[in-house]
Formats: sequence, structure tokens, C-alpha cells
Amino acid sequence: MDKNKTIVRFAPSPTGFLHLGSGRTALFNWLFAKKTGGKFLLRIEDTDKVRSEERFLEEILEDLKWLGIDWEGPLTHQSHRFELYREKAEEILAAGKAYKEGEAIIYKVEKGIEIELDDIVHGKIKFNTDEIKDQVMIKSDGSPAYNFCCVVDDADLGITHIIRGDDHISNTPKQIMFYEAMGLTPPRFGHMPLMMGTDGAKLSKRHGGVSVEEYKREGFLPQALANYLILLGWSPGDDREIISLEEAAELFDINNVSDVQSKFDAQKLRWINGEYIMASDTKDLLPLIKEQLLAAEVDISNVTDEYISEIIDLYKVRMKTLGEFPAMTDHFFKDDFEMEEKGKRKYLGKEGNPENLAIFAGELANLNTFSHETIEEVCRKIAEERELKAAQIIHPTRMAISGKTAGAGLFEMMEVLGKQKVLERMRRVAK
RNA sequence: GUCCCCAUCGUCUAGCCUGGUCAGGACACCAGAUUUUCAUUCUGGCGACAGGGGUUCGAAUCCCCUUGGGGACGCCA
Repeated sequence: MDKNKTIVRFAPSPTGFLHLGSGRTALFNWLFAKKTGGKFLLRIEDTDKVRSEERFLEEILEDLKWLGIDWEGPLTHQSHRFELYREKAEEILAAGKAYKEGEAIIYKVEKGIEIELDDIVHGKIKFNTDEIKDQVMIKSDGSPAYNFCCVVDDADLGITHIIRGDDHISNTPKQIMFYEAMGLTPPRFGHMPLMMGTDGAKLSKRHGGVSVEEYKREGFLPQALANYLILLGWSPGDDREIISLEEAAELFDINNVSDVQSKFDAQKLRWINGEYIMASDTKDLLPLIKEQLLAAEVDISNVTDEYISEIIDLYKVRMKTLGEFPAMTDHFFKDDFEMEEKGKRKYLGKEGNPENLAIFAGELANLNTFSHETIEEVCRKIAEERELKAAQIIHPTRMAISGKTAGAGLFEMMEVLGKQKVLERMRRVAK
């Protein structure tokens, strides 16, 4: 093993979906490994056989990959290593540093000792063993206790840096004791402040979701989520807000990770996501958009990819999440779309408007080339002849063909919808 | 309760380590410009060093206290 190589790990517990905060921790470990040319390993903390489930593990691995995180080598399953933990615990017991209580093996904590931790993000933190109770190493049922097997594994895997959440700070002195009990030098620790909800409380569903998977489902792009998570607690130094994982890995400096806890801001995530959507190629968006349409139970069996792509081109700049697409574009996929009441009253009730619509429709019927240029030409011509503002024709038409007051450019929408549907819809409301 | 972490605009942050540039940027918000609506884009505006003591010629920056927020105190991980 290369002595100078950094080795870090992410150690999820497959008892639920990948939490946003865990995703962020994984990202920082990955970034640190990339930056230092080290290794990023994955260890599965599945000692709790009751709560651990295979489907959670699969989902977690999928979410990590989705975020752009890759890892080296095979997974380490703690559930496969119970013998190793027992062996180590027996050694400590034999050395007289532990005692048995029933089947459990418990480490005897020596009181009155100062343990100093030189944390990478916080600096020096001191603990006194007077505050620490004797520590279970092996539980009565034979399974290892977290703090113990964590140390056995980190030592065994040659982990050089442990980057994890602040909620582990109080575990650290306990773990340092175990390293010492086994005659090992502890690795470097770095504790990152936790990510909180907008109101300062623990991140929970009412803040808009806690698992990576939920954001994927809502139509956030992985690059955008990763970008946002990275910026929460670290900054590239200049004023950049949009940064790829690769660039971040080059610029990353673990010493610049903030020691201040942050609040999750869904607004900013949405903005970043919008930036990524706008910059995406339509062909890359297409399969994702189709998933969203299917999830929203939109019937796309009769439309082509080309048709959907044209619509994506029109709405790319308008969505903050891909999940917004189906509602924004329902009129492209069905004829019985909803009519916004306010817009209906404002644009289809007024005197003259239905008549203008009829005239516009009549002129459009004569068009051979139904493109946004030719449509616009006709529209502006009518406006001029009838001494109207083009808007007076445009707004009612928009209502007629989309049922909405907001959306993509009218003429582009009409071109994509096609002459037949456009005329049908216009005549439906015209006089 | 005990121990621990933390404190710059509403939010994310730069600046802090190595005291001295109107405390800079982004999101959000507000106004204006462009535009057929919305969105985009471009201008401008609003808006912060938690409070109090020190140290110093000088403190957002160093020290202490208070207050406030968060975390941990499991045979969960």
C-alpha cells in the first residue's frame, strides 16, 4: 500500500434512503480524494440486521453514482466481518483493558485523561475521559458496537482521513481511545458542520425533501444538486456559483471547508438547477423529460421524440425543475387542457377579441408554410390593418391555444402545435 | 442538566489564520430596460460584521464574557 496516499471512505448505513446531508459528506470525501490523488472507498455499516435492507443499499449506491461519485474496489460489509471485530475485542479483553458483562465485551475507560483532537476543520478540540462512560465493543447478541467496529475497519482499510458530520464529534474521543487500545495511530479527523433546514431545525420533509432520491424524482439534475451541495460549506475562492465536480476537485482545499453550519436553501438550488437545464443539450434532456411526462401520466404514445424535443427547446429556459414540464406544457399533449379563469375573462370575454381571433384564424388557414415567421407576419399585418396592437391579437390567441397567460413565445408554440390543431383551438373560442 | 461545535445582508458566502481597501459576490426581494405573456438577458436598489468588554494608533479580523443557534450524551449508526 502506498504510504503517502490518502484513503477516505464514505460509510452509509442501509437503513433508509441517501440523505442530502450524507450525499454532501460523500461529495466532500470524494472531492478530497480526487484532489489529493487518493482513494475513495465505500463501507456498508449494516451491523443492525433488523433495520438494514438490501433495497436501501441498492438505492444508496444508485444515488451516489447519480451524483457523479465513483469509488474504488469492492464494498466492505460490516455484517461479513463480525469475527474480526470479536477477535480484536478479545485481544483488548486479554490485555486487561476490558471486561465482560454477560456476553458483551465492554471497554473500561480510564478516567481523568485529556484527549486532544486536532480537527481539520475545527482545529483543536479537547475532551476529558471523565465525560465518557465505559464503551461496549461487542454487544450481548454478538454484534459489534458502532464506535468499535468503525475503528477496526478504518484501521484495517488504512483510512488516513475521516471526513464526516459534526454529529460525530463526540464519537471521536471514544474512537481515539480504541486506536490507542490497539496500539494504533488515529487518522486525521475533519468534522463538517451539519446542514439544517431553512428554519434552523433539522432538515425534514417540510423543507422540501431529505433524500437525494426525492430531488432526482422532482427533476433536479445531478450536476446541479452536487454543485449546490458543494457550495454549502465550501467556496472556490472567486465568486463563482456554477462549478462542475471536476473543476471543484481541482480547486478543492479541505482547509477551506467552513466550520459554520448552513441552512438548506431550496430557492438557490432551484436557481442552480435552472442554470444547468438552460445549458443542457435538448437531446440529453429528452429521456429525462419523457420520464417526467410518464410519471405525470401524460399520454405520449402518439408523439415523436422530435415533437417533444421542440417543446423542450421552448421551455428549457423557463423551468427550474424538469418536474415542472408536464404542467407547463399540457396543451401540447391534449386538447382538453384547462383554461385559466382569469385569462379567459380578460382575453376571451372582451368585445372584439373573438372577432379578431376569427379573422386571424381565417388568414392562417391560407398559409402554406406554417412557421413562426409566417404566422407572425400574418398577425402583424392584421394588427396594422385593423389598427390594433399586435398584443391584442396575441393574448387571446395564446389563451385559445394554450389556456394559459404565460408560456413560450406564441408563434413558436403555434408552429410546434401545427396548423390543424391551432385552427381547431382558435375556432373553438372564436365567433 | 453535562460536554462539544458555531455566530458577516432573509439565505449561501468572500474577507478572518498573516489586524489598516466605501465589508465584495450570488440566491431571494423591489424598480427599470428589452420582449407578444412568462421566462431569459441587462441595469439599478434594498440589505450584514449578534451584544458587551478588552488588546491596539487602528478590530468583521486577536482575547474574554453574555446572548443566541446547533450537536452529542444508546448493547442505533
